[in-house]
Amino acid sequence: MRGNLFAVAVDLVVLTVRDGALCGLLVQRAAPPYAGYWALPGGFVRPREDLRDTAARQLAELTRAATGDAVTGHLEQLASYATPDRDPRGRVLSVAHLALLPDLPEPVADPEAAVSAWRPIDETAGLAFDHDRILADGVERARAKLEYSTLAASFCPSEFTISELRRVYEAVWQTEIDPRNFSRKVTSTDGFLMPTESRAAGGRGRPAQLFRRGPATALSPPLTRLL
Amino acid sequence: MRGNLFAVAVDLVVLTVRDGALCGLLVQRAAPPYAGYWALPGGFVRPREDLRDTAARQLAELTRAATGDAVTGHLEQLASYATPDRDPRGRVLSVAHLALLPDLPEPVADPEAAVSAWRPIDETAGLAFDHDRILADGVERARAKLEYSTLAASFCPSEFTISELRRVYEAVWQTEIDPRNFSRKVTSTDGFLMPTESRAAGGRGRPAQLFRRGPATALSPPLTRLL
DNA sequence: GCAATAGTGTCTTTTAGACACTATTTA
DNA sequence: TAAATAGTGTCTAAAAGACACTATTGC
Repeated sequence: MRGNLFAVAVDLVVLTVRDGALCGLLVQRAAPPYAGYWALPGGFVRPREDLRDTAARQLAELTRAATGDAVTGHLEQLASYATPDRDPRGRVLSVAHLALLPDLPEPVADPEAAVSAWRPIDETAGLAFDHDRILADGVERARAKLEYSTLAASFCPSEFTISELRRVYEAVWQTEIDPRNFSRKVTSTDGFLMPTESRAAGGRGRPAQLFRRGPATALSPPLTRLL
Repeated sequence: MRGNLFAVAVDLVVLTVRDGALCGLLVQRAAPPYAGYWALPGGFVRPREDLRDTAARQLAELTRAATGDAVTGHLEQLASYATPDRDPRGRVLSVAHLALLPDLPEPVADPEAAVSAWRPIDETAGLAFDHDRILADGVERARAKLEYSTLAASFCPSEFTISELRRVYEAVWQTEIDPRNFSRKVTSTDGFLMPTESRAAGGRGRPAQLFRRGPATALSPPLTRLL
């Protein structure tokens, strides 16, 4: 079958919200090409592995999350990149995936002793390969999807308050949202938020009610992002 | 670089609206595997070709459209498929692309003397490889995008009436839309429709005004699809 | 004339956006 | 007590949806 063979990699755009800023997970490359540069985490697809399995395996390595835990995150295919000279080693096609995670209490681990770090997405310029572009595409996908899906909850822990959810929107969109209108909107969307018995503790004001994610995936009508 | 090399193909989900039905472009395979089966048009990526160029080249071959013509269609990357045994010849990754075209006046050509045909999308079951799945993903992408983008105009010729545009929505969503409310909605969206001096001829009733696509790409607020 | 389609206007209901007010916590 | 955050209610403006009416064509 033709001689045009490709190495196929999966690169991950892993996003979270910490301290009110949308952050991406980066690793520092130890070996050439681009040794010393920051890059998206990723790796090659194994011989009998499907793309999604490759992405899930790499994500698990990065977070060292026991699979038994409640899965609050989100993983989806983003796009593929195969410009002829994007990798000096040869023809490499990268199938980028987008992962949205809650701010992890345990620090993100480095599977192969590589240095990894969360970086605010507006301080990520200068990545290896075409990873600036891939990261920008992932961020834009996330921004768009918050409008018409319940995906913002993927950035929250399994139980969260409406304020936490609102701060996710504010961080991803870099907007301010009226807390009262936001509350009305999300609580009136059927299946978005399931109330729990407990309330948040440790805050400064009145303790807020805690919610879990409901079964709804779509928001209609959508939340409008107005910058 | 590891021995896990892939052949990389681009498959096309080419959609149009004809006679009030959303149709996909299929080709009948001449050679094994799946000889005699209907499949999505596609082919392998050439040695120094980018993915989008492969898709555009194959689309041009299918339509024999002179590149000088006004580009009314739309082409975007859809998703990649690489399940280990999806192709019996070996490990093949397919980067599916989605193309939206107006109903072509000239018949769609067969570049390699292959039989090709437009088929209503609900009569396409039983395609080769995993093409049923890819086609379904493409149709779902198109349905979703009509809601919040001006992409419906890609299904129309360069000049079209509001009725033609409405019939695109009705065919893709399989809904009925009130012509008067639809007209109000699309004409009040800035940059969606640019009026021309001419009017449609040959219809049964009062001749309708012809429009061209405007520069707008997003619809906000979106058109709601209610089945 | 009639049937068919185009185009405009009007009314009602729903939703978004702005913002007042009360409730419950910590310091 | 004040400061901070949670939660509810109210008003207004915009948009959606239903539908009456006029306009212009072919037959």
